[in-house]
Amino acid sequence: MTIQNIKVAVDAVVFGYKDKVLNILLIKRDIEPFKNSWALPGGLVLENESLEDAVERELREETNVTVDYLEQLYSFGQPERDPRNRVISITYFGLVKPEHHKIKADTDANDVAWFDINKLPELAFDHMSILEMAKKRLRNKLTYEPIGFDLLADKFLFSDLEKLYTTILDKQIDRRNFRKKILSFGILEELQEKVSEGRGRPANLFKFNQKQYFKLKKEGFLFDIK
Amino acid sequence: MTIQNIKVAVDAVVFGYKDKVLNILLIKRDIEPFKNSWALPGGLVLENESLEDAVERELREETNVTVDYLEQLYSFGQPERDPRNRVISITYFGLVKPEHHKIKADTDANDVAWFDINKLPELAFDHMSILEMAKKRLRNKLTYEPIGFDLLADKFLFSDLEKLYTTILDKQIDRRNFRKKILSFGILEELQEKVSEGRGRPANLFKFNQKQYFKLKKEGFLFDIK
DNA sequence: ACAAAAGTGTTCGGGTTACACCCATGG
DNA sequence: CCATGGGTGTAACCCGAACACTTTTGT
Repeated sequence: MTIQNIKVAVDAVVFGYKDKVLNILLIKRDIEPFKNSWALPGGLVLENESLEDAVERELREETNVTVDYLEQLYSFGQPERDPRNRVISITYFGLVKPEHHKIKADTDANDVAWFDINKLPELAFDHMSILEMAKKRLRNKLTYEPIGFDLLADKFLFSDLEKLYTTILDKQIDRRNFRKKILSFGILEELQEKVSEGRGRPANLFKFNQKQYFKLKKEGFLFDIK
Repeated sequence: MTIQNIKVAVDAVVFGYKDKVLNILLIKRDIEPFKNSWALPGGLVLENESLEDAVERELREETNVTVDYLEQLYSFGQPERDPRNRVISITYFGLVKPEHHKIKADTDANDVAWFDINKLPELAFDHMSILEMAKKRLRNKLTYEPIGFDLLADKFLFSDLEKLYTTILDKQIDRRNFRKKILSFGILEELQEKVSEGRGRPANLFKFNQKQYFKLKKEGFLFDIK
């Protein structure tokens, strides 16, 4: 039996939502293999850091983005997934609020970018299948945990929330039932601020009350949007 | 930056269900660290095998068990989780039908055993938290995928299925509603065999029709037991 | 006054829940 | 004939789905 020599990397699928479009954060590789291809941000784990620390460090170094939500996605370990050495990748799933969409300074911003999820380039390695899994996780999780709020600004309109759901779940939602249901959860704070989005009646701003959600969750409440 | 030297292991939480009790498969370690402690089966991944292959190999070597269901659980990578070197563990979640409960030949069976989930010894490393996560996964998944059948014999009684659910979910179920609901799914085959379990009226045997389930699933059917 | 988006209430139906008695067998 | 577990139907209730008009603002 030979000595094991497998490298451990982390990669992150980071979603953002801006201008009614779901985006994903990519970097352009500047070394082989897949030089000049777009890829998920990530890299090798350092000897003494946790996996989460590694993801956050790589995101900071490569993109300057800090995520608002992060969870482990899946570990990919096919022997041939990296053409050179054996590298297993522990992948993470991240969400970023619009407030934190700013990526690296414009000077070298050409190697980091937000891509519309529907206009993606080819991706390096097996990153496309990682992304596919992340999309599934996002769609799924959106229905049973209030993670959508980590893609919206702190203060948001109900129509934003609704549009987020229809965009990501790719199906129509009855506005009245949706609002009724979400409000009945009692996890939103209705602010006394109105915003007029160009034309039409000005809309109320809302805020997600995370404390309240955790409290209700502990009591057995289940967030659930079909 | 030093060269990365992190070892990659796989570990498996394998559940069995026998005599109305949920069991888990453990091995007794024969080397340090944690020599003579009980631990999850697992070990280092070989250079050229996939993660799944590694789990299945370790299970075969250490326990002689082949699982009927296997999926990735989570990856644990805290730097201090192994007191010696840095080892990250990619953990798997497995289920075994009673037909396959046989473990290694009795000669060395003292280092492999099924443990009642409610009468566990101390476990090595962070294996107890891995197990906790696996229990959650089991409980959860039982409600939205028909994995319970991978813990039952091919032919089973309705009361077995019901008991499995009440045991693992730790709550009562109305027998009539449960039966009505599961039968309405149309994924069980009612066999024309009856079994008399000691006293009482003989009960009918059923079989899970996996093909039918996959077909229905493709058409949008959702398995769902509260 | 018109266009655009926000806000709101009621009805209907299907599915889940609650619930109790008879049946077939072994001892 | 008694104990044990197996098998079955109905009524009440609740929640989700469907559905349209009024309000507020900008132009």
